[in-house]
Amino acid sequence: MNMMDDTGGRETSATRAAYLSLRKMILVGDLPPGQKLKIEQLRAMLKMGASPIREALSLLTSDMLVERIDQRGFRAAPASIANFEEILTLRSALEDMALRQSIAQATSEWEELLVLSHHKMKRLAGADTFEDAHKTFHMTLLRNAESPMLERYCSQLYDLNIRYRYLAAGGAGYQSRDIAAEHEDIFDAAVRGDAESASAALLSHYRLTGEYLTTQLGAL
Amino acid sequence: MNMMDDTGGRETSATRAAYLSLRKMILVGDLPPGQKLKIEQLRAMLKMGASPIREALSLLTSDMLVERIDQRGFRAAPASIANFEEILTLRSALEDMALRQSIAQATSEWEELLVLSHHKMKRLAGADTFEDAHKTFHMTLLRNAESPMLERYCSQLYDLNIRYRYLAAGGAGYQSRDIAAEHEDIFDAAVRGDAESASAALLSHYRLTGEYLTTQLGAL
DNA sequence: CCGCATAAAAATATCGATATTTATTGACAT
DNA sequence: ATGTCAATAAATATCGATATTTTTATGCGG
Repeated sequence: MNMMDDTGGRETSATRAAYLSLRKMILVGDLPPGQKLKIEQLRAMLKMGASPIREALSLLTSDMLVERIDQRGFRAAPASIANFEEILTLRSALEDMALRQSIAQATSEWEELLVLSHHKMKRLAGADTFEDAHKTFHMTLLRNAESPMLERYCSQLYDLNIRYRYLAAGGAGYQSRDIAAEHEDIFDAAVRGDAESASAALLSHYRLTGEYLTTQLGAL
Repeated sequence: MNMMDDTGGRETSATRAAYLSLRKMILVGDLPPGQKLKIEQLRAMLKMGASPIREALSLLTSDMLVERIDQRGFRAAPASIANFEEILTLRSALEDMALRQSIAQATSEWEELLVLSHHKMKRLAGADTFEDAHKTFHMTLLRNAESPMLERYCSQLYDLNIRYRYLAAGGAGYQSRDIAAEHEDIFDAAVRGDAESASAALLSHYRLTGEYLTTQLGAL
């Protein structure tokens, strides 16, 4: 009874399916910060046994999206302004490092990837797949650093950051500034090979987003 | 049949016990890089069911000590010179950041912790508990940055680094330079509040260790 | 002798059932 | 009321047994 091996929308293992679902739910706030994640409850929700769920939760620990307390189960990672600012600081430092390295080792291949990802992001403005394209663009900027661990950290921090975006946006997702122009600045400087400007533009991009979000985060 | 609640050498849950055992085994090289970690095999070795082992392995993923490939099990993280150098670079950057922040926010409380941890480390030179004291000293240097995530990253990188130390030391653990003096330099500058010197001493400490290890790592 | 399909073996992933532990409730004495 | 203790309920952690998948071994034309 082969399940028609769908290479497209596959859910190979139950663990992976649970991992992806839970991750998304935590990122977008369906599972709010600090919430207890009871196995039974999730078991019912995801229609699978306890094992894959426990395993998925354990894996989500890596991403700092889930906390595990021995003998006391799992909970969605807590959120706070201090934590948000920590993420912002670390992200700025690490992405700065990665971006400079990327540019220092620039190749035409990489430039092409960059052009492509930037184009796709622009084209998807407004679409619900924009978020993915946006992350891809940012990660492409860093990918050329050829530093897998650094890349992983940055990816992690990116996700943690957009989590706060969802938390802040009680609905109002619009911002007054021109995000597209900011991306353009980073992009232009990067393909131009101007590390200094690219880094400055990137950091300013993050600082602005950070300030905006901080004001929105009255709660917590 | 209460197991006399040993607050000292407790092994609360099987998962935790497995986590600690496996972690240690990977760090010291009992489970060499790239080695397939078969559940049955570990199950026999640790005398417990498969569930806690799987969970421990999933948790070790966070520490980048274990890799998980969907449907294909777990393996000890691979090792390479490139990876070692990446660790060194990241570690230098992150610890530099943390140390400067620590010093910038210095309190007498922190200084006392520093004095204490430094003293303990010196006293334990040669003992088998030295490694722990050494890590405590280094982490105490950074703890005052009050940045949990940064601390976590540094701790991770520290562990990954000493793993390479074990890998390099086919037995010859001795080095010609005066490690104690290097620690003294870092320590002195830190309590003096001299961030510039402290950072320089720390980075030099890592650079030297790095160079030493790189030469030793002919294999891989 | 070399692929290539296929059968057999091994290992992973997952389930359902329990044992253990933690959290909750309610009675009782202070 | 309040704090303690036992009894109960709930949840976690763990086991042993299968189903699934991957890997290894086997045999058979080309």
